[in-house]
Amino acid sequence: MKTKKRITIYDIAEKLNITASSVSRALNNSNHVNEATKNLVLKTAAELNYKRNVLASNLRMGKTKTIGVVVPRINQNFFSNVIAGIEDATYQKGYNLIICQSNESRDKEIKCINTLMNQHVDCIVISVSVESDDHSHLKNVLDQGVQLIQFDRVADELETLKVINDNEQASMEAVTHLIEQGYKRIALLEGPQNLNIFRQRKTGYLKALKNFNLPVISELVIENAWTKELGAAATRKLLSLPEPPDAIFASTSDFSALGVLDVAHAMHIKVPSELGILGYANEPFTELTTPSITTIDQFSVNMGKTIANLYFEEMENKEVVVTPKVISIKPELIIRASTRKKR
Amino acid sequence: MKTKKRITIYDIAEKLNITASSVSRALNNSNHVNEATKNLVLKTAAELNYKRNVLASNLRMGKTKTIGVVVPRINQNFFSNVIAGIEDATYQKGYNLIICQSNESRDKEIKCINTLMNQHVDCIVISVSVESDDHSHLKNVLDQGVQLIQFDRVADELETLKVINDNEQASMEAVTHLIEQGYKRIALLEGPQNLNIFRQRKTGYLKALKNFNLPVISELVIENAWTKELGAAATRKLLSLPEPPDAIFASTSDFSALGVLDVAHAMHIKVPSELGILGYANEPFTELTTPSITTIDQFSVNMGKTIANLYFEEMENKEVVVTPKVISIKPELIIRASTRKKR
DNA sequence: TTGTATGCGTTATCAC
DNA sequence: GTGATAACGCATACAA
Repeated sequence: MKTKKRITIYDIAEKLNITASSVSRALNNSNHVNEATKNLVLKTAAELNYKRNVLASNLRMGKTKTIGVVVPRINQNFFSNVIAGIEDATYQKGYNLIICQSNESRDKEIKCINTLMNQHVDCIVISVSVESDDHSHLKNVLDQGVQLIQFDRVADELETLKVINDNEQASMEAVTHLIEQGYKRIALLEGPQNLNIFRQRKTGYLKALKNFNLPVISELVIENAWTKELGAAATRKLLSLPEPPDAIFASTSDFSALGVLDVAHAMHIKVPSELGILGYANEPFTELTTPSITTIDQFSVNMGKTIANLYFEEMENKEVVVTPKVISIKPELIIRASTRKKR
Repeated sequence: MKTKKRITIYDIAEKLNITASSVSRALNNSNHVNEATKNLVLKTAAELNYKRNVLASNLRMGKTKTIGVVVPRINQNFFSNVIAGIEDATYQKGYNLIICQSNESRDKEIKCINTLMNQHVDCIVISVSVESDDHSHLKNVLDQGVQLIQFDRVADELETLKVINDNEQASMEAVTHLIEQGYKRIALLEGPQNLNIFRQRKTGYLKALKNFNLPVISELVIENAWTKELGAAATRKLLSLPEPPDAIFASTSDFSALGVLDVAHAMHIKVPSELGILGYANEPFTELTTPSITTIDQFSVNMGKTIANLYFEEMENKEVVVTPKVISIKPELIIRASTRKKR
C-alpha cells in the first residue's frame, strides 16, 4: 500500500526557514503572529497540500470535536431521523459523529458509553434503553467531566441538558380529540413505566379523562403493549371484554396501533365507527393503512438539530458544568381517518 | 468540571518499580514479557482503573480502529438497516463507526471523504450519491492507502471490495413473475442510469422480456422516476397512453411504486386485475398498503454484516492492496397482492 | 526479559 | 513576533 509521507508543520517550517511553532501559530490564527508570515504559511500549506494531523492535535488538546450518540436502535425511524438531524447540524461545525446502538440492553449501553469515553468524545448524546433503571453509568459520564445531553427517553433525576417532547400535553390532546369525537370508553396501551415518556403519556391520558369527568376504568389500561404483537394481543383481550372499549390509544407507538388495526380487521370491527385507533410517532406507514391512522408527530429531524444546537450554544469549549435545562418540543396531533367518527 | 487525572502507564510503572515500556508490553500481551510481571501489571492496571489513552495510541500506531461510513441519507430504511448491521458486527471487534450523509450531493460526499481521511479511519464504506459520476475522490482514498469498500451503489470501474445485490437477477425474476401472471404490457420506471443499480435493474427487465419474446416498447420505459412524486407523474403519463400498460415495475423504489398506487386509486383503476404494481426494497409500508405491494427484499441488515465481516477477513491489519472482490447478495422477490392476478 | 531512548505531530510555555 | 523546548501518552528499536 503506497502511503505517501504526509506533510507536517515541520515541512512547512523548513521550507520557509522559520520554526514549527510559528507555523502552528499561523495555522491556528493566533494573534501573536506577523500578518505577513501568517499569509506565507497559509499559502505554502495550501501548496503542499498540508492537512493537520487531527490525531496529534486531539492528543495534545484533549478534545476530539467528536460527539457520541447512543440510541436503542439505529434503524428505527424516530432515531435515524434524530441522528440525521444531529449529523446535519454538527457536520457544518466540523464535528464528527460516532454512533452506537444499545439494542435496548443496559449492558450494551454501558459498553457503548465506555467506548465513547475511551474515544474522548466531547459530548455524549443518549436516549436510554428500556432496561436502564439504574443510571449510574450516566452519572459517571458527568463525573468524568464529559458533557451529556439526554433526549426523548431521559433519566429524570440526572441534571443534564434534555431535549424532549411534551408527551403529556400531546397525549392529553390526543385523548381529548377522541372524547370530542364521541368515544366514551377509551383504552390505553401503555409502555414500560420506568421510561419517562410512557409515564408522561399515561398522565396525559388520565388528565384528559379527568377534564371531561370520565372515569378511569382500570381494565381498559393495558401494561406493556409496545410492539405490534403485544398491541394485537392487548386488543384481543380488550375486545373480548363484556364492555369492550370504543377507542384504543396506543400511546407506545404506531406499531402497536398497527397491531390494534390488524385485530380489528380480523374481527370485522369497523374503524373508526365502531373502534377509534390512535397511535404515536407518525411513522410513514400510518398514512398508508386503511383507514389511515391518527397519530402524533414528534418532529424527529428537528429534534436532532435542536440537540446539536444546544451543544454548540451551551457546551462547546465550556469547561464548567452546564446548568441543567430542558427543551420541550411540542408534538403535533395528526388527525386521520382512524378516529374521524363525526363528520 | 472536575476532571480527575487519568492513570497512565507511567503511574503503573512507578507503582511497580518497573518502566513504562514493560507496562506497555504487558498490556499489549507482547511475548517478550515475563509472565509474572505481566500478571502483576494487569492486576494493578485493573486496580487503578487504568484505561489506555486511545488518542495517544492512535497517534503512535497511525490506526484508529474506526470505520467511516458514507451514505446518501441516514434516515432511509435501507441505509439505516445496513448501518445497523455494520455496527452490530464492528462493535464486537471493538471498532467504532463514524457516520456521514452525502445528501445525494457530490460536493458533500467529497467533504465527507476528506473528513474521514483526516480522522485517519482504517476503512471507508460508501454507497455513492446519485450525483457522483466522477469518482476521482474515491480513487484518491485508495491512493492514500486507505481501505475502501463500496456497497449497493458502486463505481464499477474502481477496483475495490464491493458488496452488492444481484439487481439484474432480481429484476429479471420480478418481470418474469409479472409475465407469468399474465401481464402483457409491462412498463418500467427507471432511475438515474449513471447508478449501477438502476442500469442493472433495467438490464434484468430487458432480459426477461427477451426470454419471453416480448417486444420492448420504448414509450413504456420512463426515465428518472425514482421518487413517489416522479412515480406518480410517470403513471399519469403511462395511463393516458392510447395503449396503456397493464403492469408497472417501479424498479427504483417502493416509494415510486407507492406513487403508482396512489394514481391508480385516484383513477379508479383496479389493482392487480387492471394494473399490476411491483416495487423494490421491501420497505415496511409495502405490506400495509391496499393492496399490499409485491416487492424485492435486499436483506439490508445482513448486507451490513457482510460488509463488516469482509473488512475483518480481507483487510484488517493488511498493509497490502486488497485484491478486488465482489460479493453479490441474492435479493428475494416478495409476492403480494398487487401482482396476484391469477388465482 | 527488561530498561533506555526516541518519535508520532501538535500545541503551550517560556524566554528573547 | 519568533524560537527553543517540553509535554500529551503510548509503542518500539535497540542495547543491555
